[in-house]
Amino acid sequence: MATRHQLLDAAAQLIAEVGWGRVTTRAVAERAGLPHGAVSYHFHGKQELLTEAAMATVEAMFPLDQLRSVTKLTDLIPLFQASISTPPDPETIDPVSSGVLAEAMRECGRNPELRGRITELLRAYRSLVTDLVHAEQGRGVVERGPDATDLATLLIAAGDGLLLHALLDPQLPIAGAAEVLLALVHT
Amino acid sequence: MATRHQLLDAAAQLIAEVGWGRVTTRAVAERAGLPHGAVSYHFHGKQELLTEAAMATVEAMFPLDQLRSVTKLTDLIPLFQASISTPPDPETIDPVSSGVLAEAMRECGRNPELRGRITELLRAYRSLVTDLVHAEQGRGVVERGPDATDLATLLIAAGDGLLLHALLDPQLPIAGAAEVLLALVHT
Amino acid sequence: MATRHQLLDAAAQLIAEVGWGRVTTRAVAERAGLPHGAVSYHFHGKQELLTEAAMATVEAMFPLDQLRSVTKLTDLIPLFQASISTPPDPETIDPVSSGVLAEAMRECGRNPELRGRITELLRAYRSLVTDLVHAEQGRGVVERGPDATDLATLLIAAGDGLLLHALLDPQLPIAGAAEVLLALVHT
Amino acid sequence: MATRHQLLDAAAQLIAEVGWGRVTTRAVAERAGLPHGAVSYHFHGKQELLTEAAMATVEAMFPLDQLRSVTKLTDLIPLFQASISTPPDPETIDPVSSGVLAEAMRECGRNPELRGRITELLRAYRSLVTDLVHAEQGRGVVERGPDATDLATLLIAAGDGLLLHALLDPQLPIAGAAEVLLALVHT
DNA sequence: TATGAATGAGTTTTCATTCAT
DNA sequence: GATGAATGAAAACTCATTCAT
Repeated sequence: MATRHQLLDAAAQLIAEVGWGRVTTRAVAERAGLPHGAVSYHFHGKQELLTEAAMATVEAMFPLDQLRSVTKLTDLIPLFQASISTPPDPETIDPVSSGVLAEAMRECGRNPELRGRITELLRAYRSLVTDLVHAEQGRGVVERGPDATDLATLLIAAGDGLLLHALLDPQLPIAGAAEVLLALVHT
Repeated sequence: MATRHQLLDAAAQLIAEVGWGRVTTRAVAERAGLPHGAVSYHFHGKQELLTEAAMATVEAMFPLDQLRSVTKLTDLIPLFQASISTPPDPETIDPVSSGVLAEAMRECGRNPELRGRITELLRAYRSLVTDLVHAEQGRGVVERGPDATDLATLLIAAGDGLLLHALLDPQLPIAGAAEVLLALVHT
Repeated sequence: MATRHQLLDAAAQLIAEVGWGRVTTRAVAERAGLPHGAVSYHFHGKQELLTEAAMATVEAMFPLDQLRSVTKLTDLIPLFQASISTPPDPETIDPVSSGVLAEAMRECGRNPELRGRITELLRAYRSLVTDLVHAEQGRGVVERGPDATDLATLLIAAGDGLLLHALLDPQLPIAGAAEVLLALVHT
Repeated sequence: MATRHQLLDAAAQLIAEVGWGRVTTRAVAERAGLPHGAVSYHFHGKQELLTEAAMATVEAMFPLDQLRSVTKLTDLIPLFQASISTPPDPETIDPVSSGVLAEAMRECGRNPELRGRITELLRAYRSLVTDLVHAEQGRGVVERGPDATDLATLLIAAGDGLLLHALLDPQLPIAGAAEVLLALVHT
């Protein structure tokens, strides 16, 4: 249903713009160019609308299917970058997806449904990266000292942290920091 | 003014608990055990109350004065840990301070006053850590390859990222990841 | 929309009764026998509600359409009387319409929207009366000495002034004064 | 007491500026450059403060003592003009005194104390003008046809009406209309 | 299936008044 | 005599949800 999709899109934009707790159903309908009644008609309530919108956005940021075919740690970068950048320029961070991610991570503590789905997704992602690190350590490309799980946790957390800081201070150059991390990790 | 302080405390707790956009002045007053009118009397409005509460909390997390006396990179860890952990157990992350930090970082995009104060604080912190990294590189304790600014940016972002993930999934062991980061950085 | 109309009616009554600045949306809703939310639903805010209510009342007091068919100055009297009196008795001044007029004239200084609409209406009315005076002077029915514009201004201002005084002191006999004015004007 | 006087002055200004119903005690104290507590200390409540302020202003507009020495109707004009104009330019209408008069006349309907004092003042004024008209009619200066009381009522009401219209539309030339009235009245 | 008018609970803010100092 | 911190009642406004059409 196109209507449903338009509402989810509008809701994701507004979560990023005004913050989860201040999104109103009226604003979502208006942004989507749809009548206000459409929200209640397609979703059980505001909570459901926002949860679905956030999950759709976050899932697009961690495309597990595509990640499964990655074999080199450095190949993660372009994939992740593509999912958080605005199409024409891969250097610009898309404020909607990164904003929704940050909002959703905070919202987890209050919304069990969302929490379950987000942590499940992140665990799958962490496990995938752990396997990747393990393989690269086996090949001698990545430092063998650190535990693969800890390293994967670090890589993901550092990525999110850089994202958050870039969102806060757009002038902050984070590309250098990301490269430093990869250089440190590789032998 | 004890009243003002009680309101700031209650507001910080609620920002972490329910999220910036859903804190109500009524709830703040109730939590502080004060009449509702006290909020309007002591603050110009909700925005001011929340901004002051968030800044007081975040400033306590980055105690620049104490940081100036630090000379070794590893000495940062206990200081940071102390500022974000609940007093009895330094291993537990205080959900209030870390929650407020996460909320404030998101709120920056909509609140210029907050944005100015937070970015100023983080820039001072980043500059301080950069100097520390530089000194440690001179002493040969830290890898000389990476640019000191990028390394400092990475360290802070990784710290915040780990904090955020720990907040999201309390069972996630982040201590190991933090140690891995330091081990990679040191020669 | 019957609801909207009921609110406008109730608002006009309350403007006259308690004064513009002390009308509350709650009281308007209650007077109209409607829920409180109806006010915000049908109007953008209190200001808009009161402005619309006042304009509807004042426009009914100066029925320009009907005035255009008037040819004799004395025919103005019954028309004006009809628009400000309570239906059964044409001698009694309706406290609502005259009260709203007085309140609206005062409010103009603080409400540019209202000011524009009221002054436009009064200018149209003044111009219409000026034409009428001019015609009557040509016919020799009205004193030819005074300037038609000044005379029209005087007639209207005197009418409003008598209205205001009658409102203040209901026992004051103003009918005699009104007749005196017309007698002086006519040759 | 100078303090009391300063409060009355400030209150009169604010009545004219924001309207009777929207004057706040805080604003009065601030305008007077006095502490907020001074209001409660010098007056029994807001109602008393505003009533006293309005009466002091209105009484200054109708200086009965000076009026008693007037013998010619035309001598009323400069006296009235002086009491409602701003000192340097007798042509400009003082928005404070005329605004307070208009507000007070409307407020009478809700404030019995004020109503008593205002109607008493206006009746005294009307009686004085009636006597004046009677004398002038005896001297043959004023048209003998109309009843003196009705003529006095008309004169006062027309004056107030012109004042009100000038307040509403400052560009409206009312001097001509006033002269026309006097010309009509005189033989 | 789809709409938008209607509702009322809940939010922020204002403010006269009280009262301890 | 004088002050201003404190209070709570009441105001305007927002908004998710319901429901008749």
